[in-house]
Amino acid sequence: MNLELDDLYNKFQQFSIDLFQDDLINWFLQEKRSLPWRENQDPYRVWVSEIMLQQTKVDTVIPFYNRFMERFPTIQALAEADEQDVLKAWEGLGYYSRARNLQNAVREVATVYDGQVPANAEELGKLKGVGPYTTGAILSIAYGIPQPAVDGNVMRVLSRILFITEDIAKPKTRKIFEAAVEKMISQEDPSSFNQGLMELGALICTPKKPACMLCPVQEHCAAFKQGIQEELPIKSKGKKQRTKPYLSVIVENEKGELLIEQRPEEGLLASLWQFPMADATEVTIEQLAYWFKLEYGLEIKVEETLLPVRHVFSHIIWEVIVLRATTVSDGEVPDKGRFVSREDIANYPFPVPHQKIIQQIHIPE
DNA sequence: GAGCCGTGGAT
DNA sequence: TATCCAAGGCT
Repeated sequence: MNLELDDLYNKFQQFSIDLFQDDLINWFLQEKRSLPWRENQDPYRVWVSEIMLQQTKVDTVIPFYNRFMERFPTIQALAEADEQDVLKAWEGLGYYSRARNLQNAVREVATVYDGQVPANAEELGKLKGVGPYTTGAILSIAYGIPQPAVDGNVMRVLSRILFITEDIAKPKTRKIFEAAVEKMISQEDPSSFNQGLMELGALICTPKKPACMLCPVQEHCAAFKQGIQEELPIKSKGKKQRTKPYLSVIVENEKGELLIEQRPEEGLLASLWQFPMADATEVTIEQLAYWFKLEYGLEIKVEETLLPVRHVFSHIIWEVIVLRATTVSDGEVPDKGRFVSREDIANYPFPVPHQKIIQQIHIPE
């Protein structure tokens, strides 16, 4: 690490940090987008935005953010909310542990810190869902404290400007960029510096075809000088997704209600709701009614096969064959899950693949 | 440290 | 269609 740090610091021999700061910050103040979380520096508003923006594009976040802040305007409001309501507000945004971790952390701030978001890295970084990036982002943006906030944008931008060739897919590489930012960050306006790096990455210094001709820090960029900006950053490939086949069954009782169940509290799509789903490598369509009797304690009659649903996650692909079934006896209560009217289904948080299924069952009326 | 954890848009 | 990816964190 010392060798790597020496190598890093050598890069600053011919580099004017002061001029770089000025060019970056002046550009940011001039060109920054008007975004809902930039209305003020309320630490709670900054916090929520940073969580939502994790691995998620600005355009996707904006409507979710506006609805969320209307629904949960303050730390107090979110702390007192029902977790299912928070998940419902997060429905469709993905990475649902972010929502549960956020509420968990907000409750801790409400009780332990008297509702004040900690203004130091030690306490802030211990909160659920607040890692190294989010810690630095909140401290710099909400409190003006000079701390690095290294995300994918920052690593891409600085890999080009400083010609850093470490593999940004490796976790330890982030430390090199944090060391670089610690050396480069403006003490006067760390907020604009950090946001400027990210804004530059989003608008100019993009992964493909960066707009170097419009870049405010072009003259500081080592990669541009050599015309190799598109070769950076170095990033190793991830592994391909595995396909997992499922059978999902829409069970309708005599009242026209549908059976839904809550997923486990941990793992994929934790605590969200779904229709009963069987691993298709273990259960065939012919065995489905028998499997259902074992799992849910009810007799069903499979009526028809609906359209299959395919959904690509970041690491898995679901291939779901959807079937429609009816209960055989009236008024029985299942061992798991609950029967819910079609209208009430809208009150439960469903992941996107099951929203796709819901789309199908509303068409035949 | 590698794998897990969503989604929708761009290319 | 296939791939990549976007203001990461947790285990």
